[in-house]
Amino acid sequence: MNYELTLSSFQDKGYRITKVRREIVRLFSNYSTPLSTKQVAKKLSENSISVNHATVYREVQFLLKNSYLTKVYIHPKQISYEPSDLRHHHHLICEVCGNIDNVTNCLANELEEDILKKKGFKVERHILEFYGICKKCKQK
Amino acid sequence: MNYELTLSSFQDKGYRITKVRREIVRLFSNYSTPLSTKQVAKKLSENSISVNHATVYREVQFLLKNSYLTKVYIHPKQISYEPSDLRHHHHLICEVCGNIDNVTNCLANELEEDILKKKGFKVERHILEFYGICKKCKQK
DNA sequence: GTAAGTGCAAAGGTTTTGCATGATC
DNA sequence: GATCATGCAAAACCTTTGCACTTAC
Repeated sequence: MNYELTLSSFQDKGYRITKVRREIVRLFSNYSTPLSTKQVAKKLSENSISVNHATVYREVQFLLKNSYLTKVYIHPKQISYEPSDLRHHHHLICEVCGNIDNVTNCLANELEEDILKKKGFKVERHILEFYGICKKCKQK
Repeated sequence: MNYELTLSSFQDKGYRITKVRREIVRLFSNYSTPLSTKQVAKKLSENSISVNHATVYREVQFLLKNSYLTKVYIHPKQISYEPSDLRHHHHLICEVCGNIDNVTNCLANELEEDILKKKGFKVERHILEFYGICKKCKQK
C-alpha cells in the first residue's frame, strides 16, 4: 500500500486522487517491467477499469512531471515508462518472447569520466539496453 | 568512390543501380552522423535531388535488409540509420545543440559475459547512448 | 463553486502499404 | 519486356491537443 503515500504527496501539492490516478500509480508501483501507455490502458481494462487512451497519456505526463515515472526507450516508435525510484539498472530484452529482465550492474560511470576528460563532454544520463535471447527461449 | 563497390554488390544480387539508390548510399558512405529518413530526404533535396519520402523509406529498408545500414535509436519517435560497417561505437548526444559525436570505447562486453553466466541470457546486441552537454555548449 | 481530471474526437507526425507508372537491365 | 524502383495517395499507428462535461475537494 506504499503507493498511497505517493498519492498523498500529490494531494499535498493540490492535485486530486482519482480512481484512474490511483490505479495507474498502483500498476507502476507493482513494477515488473516498463509499460507503454497502450499497455497501461490494456492492463487496466483487464481489471475492468476502462480508461481513455488520452487520459492515460495525460496521467503519464503528470507522473513524469512529478518525477514519479521515467521514460525508457526499449521499442522503436513506442515510449515505455517505469518508476523513477528504482535503482539504476538496465534491461535484458528477449527478442524471441519479448520478456524483459533487469541488470543492476553498470560500467558506464567510468566510461563517462573518461569521456569528460578526453572530449570535454559532460554526460548527464545514458541509455543502455541489451537485446538477445533469454535462457528459456535458448533451451527450446 | 568506395560506395560504388557497394552498389555493384547489389547489382550482383540482381538489384538495380538507380539515381536514388546511388545518392542514398553515397550520403551514408560519407557518414558523419546517423540520419533519419526525413533527414535523408532533406539532404538529397538540398542537392537538388527530389525524392519521395516513401521511396527513401523503402530504400532504407532495402539497405537494412542487405546489411548495409543499422538502426540507431537516438531520438524518441524517430529512427535513425548509419552504415553497419563502422567500428562498434556509441554516441554522445548534446542536448543543447543536438550535435552527435562518437565514442569507440565500450565496456559492455565484459558485462555481457557476466550476464550470460549469471542469467543465462545471451546478449546479441546492445544500445548505449550518452546524453549530456558538449564542450562548446558548456563554455557558453 | 472552482479547478483538476476525463472522454471524445480529431489533429500531428512518422512509418507503412497499395497501386499505377516509370526505369533499369 | 520482365521486374525492380518510384511517386502519389492514403492507411496505420502512436502521440498530442481542444473542448465540453464530470468529479474531487
